[in-house]
Amino acid sequence: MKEKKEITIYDIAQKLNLSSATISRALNDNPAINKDTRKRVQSTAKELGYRHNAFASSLRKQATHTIGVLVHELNSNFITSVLAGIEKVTTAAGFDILIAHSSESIEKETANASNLYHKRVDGLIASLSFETTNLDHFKPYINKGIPVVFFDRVEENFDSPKVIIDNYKAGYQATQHLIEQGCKKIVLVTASLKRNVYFQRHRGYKDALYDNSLKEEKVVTIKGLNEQSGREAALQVIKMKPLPDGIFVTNDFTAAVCIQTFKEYGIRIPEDIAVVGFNNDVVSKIVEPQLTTINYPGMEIGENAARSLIGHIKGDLNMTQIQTIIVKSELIIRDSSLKKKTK
Amino acid sequence: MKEKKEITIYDIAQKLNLSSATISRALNDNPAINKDTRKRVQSTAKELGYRHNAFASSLRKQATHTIGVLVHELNSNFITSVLAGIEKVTTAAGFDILIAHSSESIEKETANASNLYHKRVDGLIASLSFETTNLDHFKPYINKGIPVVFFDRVEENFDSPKVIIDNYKAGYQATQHLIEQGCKKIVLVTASLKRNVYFQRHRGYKDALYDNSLKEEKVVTIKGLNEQSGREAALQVIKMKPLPDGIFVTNDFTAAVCIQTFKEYGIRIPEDIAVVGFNNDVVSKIVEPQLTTINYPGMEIGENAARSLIGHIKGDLNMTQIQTIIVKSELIIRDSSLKKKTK
DNA sequence: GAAAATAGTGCAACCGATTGCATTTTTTTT
DNA sequence: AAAAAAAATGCAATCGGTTGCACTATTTTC
Repeated sequence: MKEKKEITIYDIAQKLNLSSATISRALNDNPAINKDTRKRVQSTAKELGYRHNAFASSLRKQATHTIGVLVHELNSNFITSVLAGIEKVTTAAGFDILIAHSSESIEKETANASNLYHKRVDGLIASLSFETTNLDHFKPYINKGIPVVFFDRVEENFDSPKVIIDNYKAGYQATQHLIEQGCKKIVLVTASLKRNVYFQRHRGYKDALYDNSLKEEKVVTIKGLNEQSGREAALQVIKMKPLPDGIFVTNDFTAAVCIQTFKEYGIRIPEDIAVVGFNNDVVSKIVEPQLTTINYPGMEIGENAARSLIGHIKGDLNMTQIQTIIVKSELIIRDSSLKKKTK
Repeated sequence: MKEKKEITIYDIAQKLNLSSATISRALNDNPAINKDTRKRVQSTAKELGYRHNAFASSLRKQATHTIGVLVHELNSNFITSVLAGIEKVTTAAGFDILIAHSSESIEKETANASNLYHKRVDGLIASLSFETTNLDHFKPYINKGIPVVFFDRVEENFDSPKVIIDNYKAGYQATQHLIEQGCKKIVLVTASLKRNVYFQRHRGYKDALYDNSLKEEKVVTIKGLNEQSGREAALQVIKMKPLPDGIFVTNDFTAAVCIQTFKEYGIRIPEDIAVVGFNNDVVSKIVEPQLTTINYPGMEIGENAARSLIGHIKGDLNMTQIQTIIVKSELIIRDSSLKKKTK
């Protein structure tokens, strides 16, 4: 009962006394085929339990109708929203997606890029790992004309479409907000400045300070987005003399860990230190006090990336003109930064 | 420069004056091929930029070396750990994985199951959505002899291997712990009792109460694992008269939202209400007070599920005998439940 | 009513890797 | 040095769907 023979178009053809070509066309709703024939074929297919053989099809058509998605991590709200956005668009367009994640490791990123390449995805959507600066592993795609769209973590001088937010502006806003709350010594806690997103947020931070005649502080760099890194960062801040009165943490989870650590040391939030995070992750509403943060609309990022990629795959000229899509982000003010109760 | 012709084994064959059969064997490290020839073929393949055509191969071999992973959601710590565990094992065994998530929707689950089936995965690892009780969408797999392994959210009377924890025991432990902390009125906040995991935890909860001569309270049921559901649950608890002195929430994020809501209403944790969660998610350490919870070892679940599945695919008899694997879980005590300071 | 246009189907050659079996080459045995 | 055994390679069919082109049947046009 298991191991039943697989039904093919030839079986359908035989049963209906038609050629396999007709079956193939009928199943693909080819208008050249008579409507009645089409109906008959499709119902017979269902009846026999036929399943389309994607290999045979891809082999012949030289296209997989599959899009690769290469992300740096899976375990964040932001990324899952992006995936949801991508899925929404790709599903509607009849593409399947293959998800791979690199755990912030350049080795895994390279391996995944290569793997998806060999799987012959029709296009790729990618967000780079922390330290990726060399994009050679995407060269095979470019050389073969397979479109690649980057989002969030991108390499700015690499000539591929990108979907991002204005990280500079977001960094500026976050810092400006802290300044407006009366902060004089604002420390930036961030991941590797090699990565565009952190680099730009840093620039925004610096310029906001400069424009308000405040001086820059030593940047605290974290190695990862896990709990331990967050704790280490917080401890570094605590050791500073004098204690900063504001910190801008470029990641909500890290910010939450910082707040928690500060509290353990008797530092009050926001009275002693005001905190602004980044991403509007779910933790930003769990931590106490709730975290002021930058809303990073993952769903829209994903939708735009997918739309752009599909446009490129289909050679849509409107799309191929666009190099960079900037999605709107915004500051969400909560208690962690509100020194001045504007109530 | 783009659109270069794809290199095939025939190109390599021609260049080396060999047959395509030899090339194919050489690339697959077939021992029948002379070692030197093998080396020559492999280096020529690299040189020419050959890439293996998985479609042609799968078409011929009738096997994809791909495993489908169907999860209810992506955005939890637990699930990403499971994925990491699966990935570890499958990668080592040379299988690729296809991830699909159903967002707790039975429709999407059905669609995904069907999609992965048509993609001809060699096996499937799945965790069911909230309300899935009808498993007909897995029938095609069973009928065709494609192994399916369930984890976490399973259907107990469905005859397929399962990897789970002892949810009954965990529920009992959590409740027993609250009782030991002096709680007399313990409320259970949980998702649909139709789902095995919640059903078993509920049983454990009930039995612990019974064994301690406490009476059962009305169960608060949440509709989803999002913030809003958590809030609604907390408000229901708050309305209870008298107020419970302990709650067992079968999901950490929901527990965190509850704690937060309680605090807004001036309810002290754990003094007024002691709280125990479930999963040991990262939020359990962010929320204040930190959450007592059940550690649910995702990585191990994933590894076991993958190992079991691959065993079934390969027809390994040791594996095909095993019906259910129960992985160890444990209670982690933190401040949210510690009424008695045992310091 | 014949010619032309249109609709509907079929033929057969792909796509590229795999593999049972046959054949050739090399090595070992006697 | 011939026979036997072992090693290396080749032949050719196969997996199943797609598609350019050819062909037949039906409609339309004049």
